[in-house]
Amino acid sequence: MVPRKRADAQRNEKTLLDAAAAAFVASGVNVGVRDIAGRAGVGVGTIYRHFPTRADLVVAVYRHQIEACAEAGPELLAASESAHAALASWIDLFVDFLVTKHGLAGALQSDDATFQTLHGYFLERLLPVCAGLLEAATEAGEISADITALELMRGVGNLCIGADTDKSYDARRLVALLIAGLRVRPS
Amino acid sequence: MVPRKRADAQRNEKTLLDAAAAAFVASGVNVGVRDIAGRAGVGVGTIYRHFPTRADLVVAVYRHQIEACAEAGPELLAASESAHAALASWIDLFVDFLVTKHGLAGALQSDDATFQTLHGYFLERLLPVCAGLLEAATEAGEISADITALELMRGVGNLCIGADTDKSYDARRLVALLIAGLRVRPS
DNA sequence: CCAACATACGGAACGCTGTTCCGTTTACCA
DNA sequence: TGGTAAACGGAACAGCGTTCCGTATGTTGG
Repeated sequence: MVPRKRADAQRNEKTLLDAAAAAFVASGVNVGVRDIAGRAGVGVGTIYRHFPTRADLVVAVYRHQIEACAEAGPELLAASESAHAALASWIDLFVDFLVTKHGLAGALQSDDATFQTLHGYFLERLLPVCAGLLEAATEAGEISADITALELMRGVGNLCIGADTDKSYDARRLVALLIAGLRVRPS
Repeated sequence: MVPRKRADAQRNEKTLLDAAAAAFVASGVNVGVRDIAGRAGVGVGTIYRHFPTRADLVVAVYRHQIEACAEAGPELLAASESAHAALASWIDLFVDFLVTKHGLAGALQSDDATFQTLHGYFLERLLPVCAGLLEAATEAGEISADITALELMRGVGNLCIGADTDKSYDARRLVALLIAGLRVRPS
């Protein structure tokens, strides 16, 4: 069947994840591979063996947080007063995640082929959650319907770009404005 | 005084601007220098002599359009029914400019040191215009005041990122939502 | 018209990336 | 404990932006 992985390989994978996480915090998700390799005390070849693309490494580092964000969607919908409030809360979670990850928002929207997989993973995991919340809010008549979950997530992701390096730019406020613009006007 | 530039240098500068403009359209503002040099039929050294940084080249190529956008601000304010309408129209102009320039929006927000000058030029030229429109709309009581011109422009610029490569993403619609969110709610 | 001088040009060379590749080492198991 | 396959390290490669200098060319004073 599947032969168990060698012990040193398992160890190195964990070491690499830790090193990459530290490097991402220190220098952003675009940090050089030699930097990560140095932190982990391995050669660059070892990185590519475990994580063939940059996207694989990023996903591996942040998988838990992404999962947590995805699972929070239905929970918020069940616990919130209104669907719109649930949507707003969930977007808050998403924004919090993005702005604390140096350069991640930028990588997500990059048209670089290396990051297509990353973009794909985020969409696959989070888009259905966002779509569910959006649909609930639409059915409740709380927002105008002329936006797709994809556009909403792209817009929010875009607004988070650079929010970590420029303290005079508050992505949360702008995202809040966007969500406010979504809401149906009391006429 | 200032000795006149050599005739061939003048010719090359114009050739380079045309070649760069064509290359930007074809491959985005991050197109390789060798590509631009090839189109212009010059060596790469010639590019750096005329335009020491990438930002200088980009600004030179788009200067006219940026100026036009800047000058349109006061004109729109004078011609529009309301200050809010003028602001919306001006933002439309800005968005139109950005989304039609392959990768320019991304470069504007990039934290790459090469583009700091570019960012600076845009802000220097357009920020006062945006601030004027925003202030007029605020004084007219048409928008809530808790956003700065800088944040608004950054937000709008961010929303334009990637709008040229993904046809399922409509930056204009999202920007419109943002502007709508700015408006004071009829209570 | 023609030196001689300053200016500008071309592209090789450099340093820095990400990525690949292969000789060597290491863990596993019979 | 020896043999085998898996994994490792880092040199080597390719492709970028950038610099530099030997060569070519426009300009100008005699």
